[in-house]
Amino acid sequence: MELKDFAKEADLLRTIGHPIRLNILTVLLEEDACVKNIWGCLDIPQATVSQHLAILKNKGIVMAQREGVMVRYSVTDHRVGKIIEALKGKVQ
Amino acid sequence: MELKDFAKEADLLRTIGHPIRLNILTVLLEEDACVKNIWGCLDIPQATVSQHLAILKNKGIVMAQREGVMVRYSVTDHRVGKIIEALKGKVQ
DNA sequence: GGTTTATATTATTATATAAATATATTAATT
DNA sequence: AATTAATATATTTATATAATAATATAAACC
Repeated sequence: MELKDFAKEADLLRTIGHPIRLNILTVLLEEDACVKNIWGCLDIPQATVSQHLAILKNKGIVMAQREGVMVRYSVTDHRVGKIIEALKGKVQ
Repeated sequence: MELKDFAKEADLLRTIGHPIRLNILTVLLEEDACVKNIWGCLDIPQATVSQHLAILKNKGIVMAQREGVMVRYSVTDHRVGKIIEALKGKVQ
């Protein structure tokens, strides 16, 4: 067994491993949304939502498309859905 | 959509989201091992391996059983295998 | 009981991440 | 062009995590 370079995988896990980001991603996995949607339905300050979305976007986990005044966000990394699904499993 | 408490899930992801810990877990998922095994096959300093195993143990992700001079480690959280499996998928 | 092997702990230092608040940008509307 | 709505960025302060090195414990064997 060789030491593998799990740098990117570790980075993905640490990036999505934040309570607010998991909430945001759960919303986005159901359907694309803009900052106001997320902010409204999760009751998190707008700046906080934008900050976390910026982090997710920089890591290539979500993408943003401007549509007039709004910016539509969607999940681009397909592993995220699987990981969140796996999290729901029982521990033992 | 309500704000869910993803504290524990986030904690799990952040804990396993470290290159060395992903390597250690990958080894342990193949078969249980003691510190020396891991240290030997991954070529990581002993103290580093012990430290990371301690972190994983404190979070309940692995367990330790002493067997004479050795301590046998094994993965107890079944979600870990699924998550590592999910990580192997293509991004797009 | 001393030595070796296996593992654990502690301390130090550096770096990364967090939340909160305030302010800035961008596009549509009047 | 001024206003409003939507989103982004910057700053500050606090806290968490990392790697490394040194040292400590615990069991087995002579």
